[in-house]
Amino acid sequence: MGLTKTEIFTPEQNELSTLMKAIAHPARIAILQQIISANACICGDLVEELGLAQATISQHLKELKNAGIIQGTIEGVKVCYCIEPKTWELLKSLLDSFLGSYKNPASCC
Amino acid sequence: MGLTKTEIFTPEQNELSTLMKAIAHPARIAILQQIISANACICGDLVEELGLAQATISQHLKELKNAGIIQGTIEGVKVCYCIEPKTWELLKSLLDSFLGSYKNPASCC
DNA sequence: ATTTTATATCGCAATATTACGATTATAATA
DNA sequence: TATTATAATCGTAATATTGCGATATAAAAT
Repeated sequence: MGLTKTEIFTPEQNELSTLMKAIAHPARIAILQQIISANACICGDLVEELGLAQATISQHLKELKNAGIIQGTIEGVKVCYCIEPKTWELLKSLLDSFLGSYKNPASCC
Repeated sequence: MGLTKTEIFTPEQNELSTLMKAIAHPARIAILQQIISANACICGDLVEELGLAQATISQHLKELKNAGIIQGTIEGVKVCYCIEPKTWELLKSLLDSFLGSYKNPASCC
């Protein structure tokens, strides 16, 4: 096996898990934090900021882009990455309703 | 390689990614939703609810338990699972500050 | 046109994840 | 005590992820 059974779950469950999976890596969290704190966007500074090889950073950026979380614009030789607002909002609302669906229980097991 | 370089990241980045990773699977999202909607807790009903083998469900439950997201109590032959409020709150606040750190930009690339 | 700079992709090795059947452990029941 | 019900663990196969060196691509500068 080794293959997630996507068919048996709802689109929402699959979508949320895909988005979370894209973020659920310390390097990608660090990349996103950098992109956010650099306000507008950055490029290959990430390779220096984090201690990872250029190929590795590029691969992580690709995954974030595939998930629709970031967006890259070519600026001459460099590529400028920034957050994709729509996906970010989507993730926020999906997570909000998921995490918010749990109300501290009166009693449990 | 194939081994995440945990050392080069902050504890927060590692913690958040660990928690998200534990949740970032449609089966585990479904399991958590079941646990939440069953209000108190459930046990092996999950095997019937979702269309996965008993061993698979048990493994997912173990991962959620290892991450500290759920808690299991033995009740005779059955085991009752429920949300671990502290971890849930932690995740909520970590995600809140992470997702909230991005403010829709005036301009980007 | 050649060189330089920045980024993407390829190919690979190590490790992790996913799913499941089979088996084991444990507690309740007969 | 033997049986039954429930859940955990073992072992295994298939696939995915992580990280990197090497190479390719593309735009800018010389």
